[in-house]
Amino acid sequence: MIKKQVKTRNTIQRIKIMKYLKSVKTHPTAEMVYNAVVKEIPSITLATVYRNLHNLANKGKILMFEFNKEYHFDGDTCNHQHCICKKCGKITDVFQEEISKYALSKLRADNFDAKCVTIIFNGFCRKCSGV
Amino acid sequence: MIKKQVKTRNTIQRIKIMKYLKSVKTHPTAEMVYNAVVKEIPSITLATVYRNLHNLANKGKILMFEFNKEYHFDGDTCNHQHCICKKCGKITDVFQEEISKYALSKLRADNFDAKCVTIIFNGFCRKCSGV
DNA sequence: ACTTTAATGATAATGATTATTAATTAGTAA
DNA sequence: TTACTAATTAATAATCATTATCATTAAAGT
Ligand SMILES: [Mn+2]
Ligand SMILES: [Mn+2]
Ligand SMILES: [Zn+2]
Ligand SMILES: [Zn+2]
Repeated sequence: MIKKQVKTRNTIQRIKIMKYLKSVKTHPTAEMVYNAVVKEIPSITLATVYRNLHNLANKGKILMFEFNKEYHFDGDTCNHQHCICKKCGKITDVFQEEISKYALSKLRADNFDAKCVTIIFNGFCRKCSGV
Repeated sequence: MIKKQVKTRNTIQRIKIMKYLKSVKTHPTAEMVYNAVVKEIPSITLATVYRNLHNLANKGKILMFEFNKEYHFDGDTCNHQHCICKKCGKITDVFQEEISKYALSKLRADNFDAKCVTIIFNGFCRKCSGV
């Protein structure tokens, strides 16, 4: 029988990772986070970064989504949406709560208890749509 | 300089893969597609299945999305949305075009030319929400 | 200071996907 | 029908993001 962990610790690793995510407006991969944090904690490993990112995501402190076979993390947990360029992969934020609200309120799915919506606009960023 | 391929061939492998995806209402992974198709074409390999799935997705004949570190494929290219259970991972369809329409019409993102929206409802399926 | 156990660092392992390449074959034109 | 060309295949090796393992370290409560 496995007893689920209840206490978490505020290690400097976790704190730095969190701080970094809160400081940027991008949606970095685990490796990108590692590259930023390793400058402050040279001994940190990629595995530790992964461990903490999952930890934070499970606790709802950060967001996590998959794109191009990689996890991307988001320090902003406010209700918002994303645009992803089909060509260059650039990810940008959209803050239009009404869109998510509408989707959730209109959904009629008897056999599903929806907690939130993930909304991703697929298309082309300014730079790529000009080509 | 690489010249992009212009002609595609209707191999029995591609045809069977397509037929299979059109015949189911699930959202199988490449391996699941392989397991189904290999019954009819014993010599087919997983790599061929991957190649064709990407091919079909690029041509817009099928949909493709990532979930749990795996690609999932959808033979139904109609405008529709999905529900994914956070616990068991079950994926189900929602056919409410108005939700996607609303999202696309309301989006105001100057630097982005949106072509379509991916809408995923996250929550719990009947079976898992009862627990 | 002492204890408990979550977390780390180092490293090996995993597994889905992709790359390579010689052989095959769909599509087309003679 | 036959021949030609390039797309596609089967077999296989390689890639690489992510996880697992485990001995050691260090939060946090007493
Ligand atoms: Mn964001
Ligand atoms: Mn579907
Ligand atoms: Zn772009
Ligand atoms: Zn479920």
